[in-house]
Amino acid sequence: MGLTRSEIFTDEQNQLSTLLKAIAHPARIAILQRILISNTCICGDLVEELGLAQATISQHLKELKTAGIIQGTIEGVSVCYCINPKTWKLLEKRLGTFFGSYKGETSCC
Amino acid sequence: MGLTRSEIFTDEQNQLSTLLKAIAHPARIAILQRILISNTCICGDLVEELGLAQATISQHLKELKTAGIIQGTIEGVSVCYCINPKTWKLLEKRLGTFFGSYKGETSCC
DNA sequence: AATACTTATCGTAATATTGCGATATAAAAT
DNA sequence: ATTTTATATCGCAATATTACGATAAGTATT
Repeated sequence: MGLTRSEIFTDEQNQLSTLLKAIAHPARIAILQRILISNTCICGDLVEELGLAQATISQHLKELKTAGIIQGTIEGVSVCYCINPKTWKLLEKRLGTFFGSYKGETSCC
Repeated sequence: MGLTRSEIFTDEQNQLSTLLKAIAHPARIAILQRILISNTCICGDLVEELGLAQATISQHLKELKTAGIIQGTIEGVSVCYCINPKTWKLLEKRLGTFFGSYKGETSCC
């Protein structure tokens, strides 16, 4: 026990939940919002602006990167992060389908 | 440590992450998809269809309910669950804004 | 009232997440 | 080559999540 039983769900359900889990943390939402504003973002800026330890920020960035939501390029001594367009659009589309399939409040309990 | 530092984030960031966390599990995605299809859903059906123990399904339903994503009404001996329209639309809108604020792949790293 | 049926809650074990100090790694500047 | 600067990784403690058996609680039927 204590382990999500992924094998009983579809690949789509597992994928969607993995992507959502990567975003479902206030620090990671803040990081993404910061990237979305300036299109690009250097790790050090986040450490200053968010008020979390450098190790913590680095860990959150890694999670977003592992999930494929952002990508990082080494730029001299620092690392430049930005949105991974492919995953971003995929997730946007999946969520659109998911939320859009709600038929409204008819015959609800 | 080991505790999310909510106090350093905005209410919006905390709220969004809470809602996303509620959805970010394959079982809960499956539950929501099932509700979305038939507009309504009885707990017992989920137990049969998903292949998780009754206690586990009940716990997932509680999490979705606590987050305000679904609502349940007692219907005789069983409980009828459906989408909470208000939260659903709020989350849909917030996610739309979030994902829509991506400006595209220009000058990415 | 006793039984059947459905859902919720409790308790618990296994695993995952969060945060951070310390330290490693790697490139740039001196 | 040494020092500075920026990021990643390790190790750990605190907390959270996941799953489920057992059992409680509540309604319906007999």
